[in-house]
Amino acid sequence: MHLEKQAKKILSFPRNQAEEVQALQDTIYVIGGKWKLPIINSICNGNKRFRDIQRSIPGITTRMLSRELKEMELNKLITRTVYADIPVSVEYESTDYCKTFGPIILAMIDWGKKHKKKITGKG
Amino acid sequence: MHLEKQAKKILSFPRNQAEEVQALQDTIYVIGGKWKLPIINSICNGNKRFRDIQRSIPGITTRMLSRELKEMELNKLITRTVYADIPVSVEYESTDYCKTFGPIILAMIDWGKKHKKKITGKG
DNA sequence: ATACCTGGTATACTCTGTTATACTGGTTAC
DNA sequence: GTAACCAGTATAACAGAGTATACCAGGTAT
Repeated sequence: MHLEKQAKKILSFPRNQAEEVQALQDTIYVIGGKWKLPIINSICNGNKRFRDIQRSIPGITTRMLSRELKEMELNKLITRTVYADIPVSVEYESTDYCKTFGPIILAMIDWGKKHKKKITGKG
Repeated sequence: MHLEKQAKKILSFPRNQAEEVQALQDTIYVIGGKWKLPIINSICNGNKRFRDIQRSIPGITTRMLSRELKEMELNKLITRTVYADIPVSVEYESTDYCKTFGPIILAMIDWGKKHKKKITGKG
């Protein structure tokens, strides 16, 4: 019983499983929270202006949007460009790095739609 | 200028974009937080026992695991079965519904691995 | 008898993500 | 002149996600 248990204990958690958990948690760390993915999605869909992005994400406050945009700029997910027009205009754009989240976002949108079908209509 | 602006305001946010944001936020609502996806991943990878799941997710406390498992059982993501062995044993298993998160988890693991390569080695 | 295993619960605390509300400073429209 | 738009900042407060630590009741191995 003892050796069996020890063997099981070691085998029950093979190396690549630990690696996968780590990778998963890294990703959650970067795009976690209520707003990051919606913001990425909005910008990738062509919204560039602060108020346009805000309007495209129901419920977000200027404070949260401002904070998240700053953090995402620091993390090189987006670029912020100020144009010296009159009045001054500001444009946010997604970087190539940001676009690597595409598959995740699509998978989540897909899940959300199916989930809704399941709940509301007959999926 | 005025009509143009109004038109832009309406057109800048087509129906399906709002739908996508909603779907995205629904998904985030269900699997959001630090631990749900790692737990789902662990159980889907064959871990059934409380302590095995806990060991497979570095850093999680018994309190958080207990809470999340309860919530996930309520939401029909997992089943909890008590076996009247001596001593009593408990097994958690993922439902088919839970397995629909597969594509999201895989996409996130994939992103996490590539992200690590980018940071550590030359990707 | 001592130490460790199982599957958790209890208590207390921190932290920060999130909300609410108001405000700034400049521009444009009516 | 007043109301609305832009791109935000300031301040305060809250709720709950997450942490830390200890503990319980049973069983098992030496």
